[in-house]
Amino acid sequence: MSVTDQIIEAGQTVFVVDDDLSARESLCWLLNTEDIASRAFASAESFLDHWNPDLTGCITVDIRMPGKSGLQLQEELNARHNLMPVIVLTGHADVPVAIRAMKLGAYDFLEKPYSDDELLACVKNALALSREIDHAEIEKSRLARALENLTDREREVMCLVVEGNTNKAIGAQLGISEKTVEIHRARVMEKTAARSLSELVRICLILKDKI
Amino acid sequence: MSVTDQIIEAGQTVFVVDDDLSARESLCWLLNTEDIASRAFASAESFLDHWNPDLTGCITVDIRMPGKSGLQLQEELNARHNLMPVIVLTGHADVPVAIRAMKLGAYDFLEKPYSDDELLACVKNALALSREIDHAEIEKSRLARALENLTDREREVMCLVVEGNTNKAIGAQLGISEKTVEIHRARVMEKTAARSLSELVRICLILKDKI
DNA sequence: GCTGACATAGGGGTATTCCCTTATTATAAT
DNA sequence: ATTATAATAAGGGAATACCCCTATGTCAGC
Repeated sequence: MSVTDQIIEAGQTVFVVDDDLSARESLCWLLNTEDIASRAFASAESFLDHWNPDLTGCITVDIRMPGKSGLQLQEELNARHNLMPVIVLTGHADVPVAIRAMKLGAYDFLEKPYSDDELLACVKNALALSREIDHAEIEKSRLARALENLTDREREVMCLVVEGNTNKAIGAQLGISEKTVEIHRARVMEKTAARSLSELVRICLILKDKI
Repeated sequence: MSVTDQIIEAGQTVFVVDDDLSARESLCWLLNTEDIASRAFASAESFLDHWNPDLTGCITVDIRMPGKSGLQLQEELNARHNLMPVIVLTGHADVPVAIRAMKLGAYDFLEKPYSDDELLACVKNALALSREIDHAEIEKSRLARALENLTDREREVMCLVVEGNTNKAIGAQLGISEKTVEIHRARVMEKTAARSLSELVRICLILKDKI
């Protein structure tokens, strides 16, 4: 299967950030020939105004732009926990800038002039990655919503259950009866839709940073 | 805490790979002034001969060398699943090479001439990272050894237990009695030293790629 | 004052796990 | 041949988990 056979997911968009009008136009035109949706922005600031956590796809940025540079845009996107891959496209690159861009998490770094094939392959790979990230993220937020519906006590009991404690031990530790622990535990299983202890442990490991 | 206060772990060594003798000597001397052990190699090949999975520390490589280049060394180290951070040091860098080095997983990329402070900070951070990687890896291999002692049947039962099945369901699925499942399950807990189901689930998730 | 959500707890029953013992069969190593 | 290991199975009992029911007290919001 060649890279051009990859499926572009509905909703995926390439966000083109470049101060040069002709660069934006030619890039969007190229993407359009491959049925890839795109949207152009003339500055980092205008893209940041449009950005929100639910966007899906990838981003191409030029480094040298009036106002915020491409690197500053990367920094701001990282601060906002952006999940879309960022492809840096630039005609005026030196090594330190390229390294900084990569250390800021750039998905790839292409120097102008690049070939159409090179860019399309890069974008399609980035979109494929974005799709994977999105699927993982959707699952994660679904689980996170479930955990938010837990009461404080339920969350407390859940943590102790996942650590391997028995209901008796949890009751003793919290100073409540084993019966009450049973009830909280049942509610946790119900609210998280976990069908077994193993599933609950996996859920807690996936969301360990959010509990 | 400044970067110079970081603890260098016993056994950690900086492996200096550079075809230029004076570059090797000056780098090793600099590291020595900071009580960092180092070992020099004049070529990628000679370092690869010395390399083994148990080395700990970090690696500095020059790009342009007779024989295998620094990038080819990175590729070979990746193929061997090297865990030590690789710092690329070079005087003849262009953007494509820098990007390739970073995409090959370089920890950092410094252009000659670099300042002593810059290099030392980079090396010390790399050593700190190496220490973390090593600790995680030691734990992982300890668990992996435990799993290798399991019989095929025990491993099979373990997977079904971790998936959330009851002994009864596992017995039905494997066509054996619930009693036998009980025994395999008990042996799994004993051999893995897991004190609860939650712990077993965590062990399996850590080693999910090795089962 | 009433309602709803939450935490608390007990009775009673069933399912499941966990731990002890004993026992047979097959296979591989010595 | 003998020994060791692995897989199989059963009986019995204690501990635990899971499910049904009822019930009380608190506290926030209407």
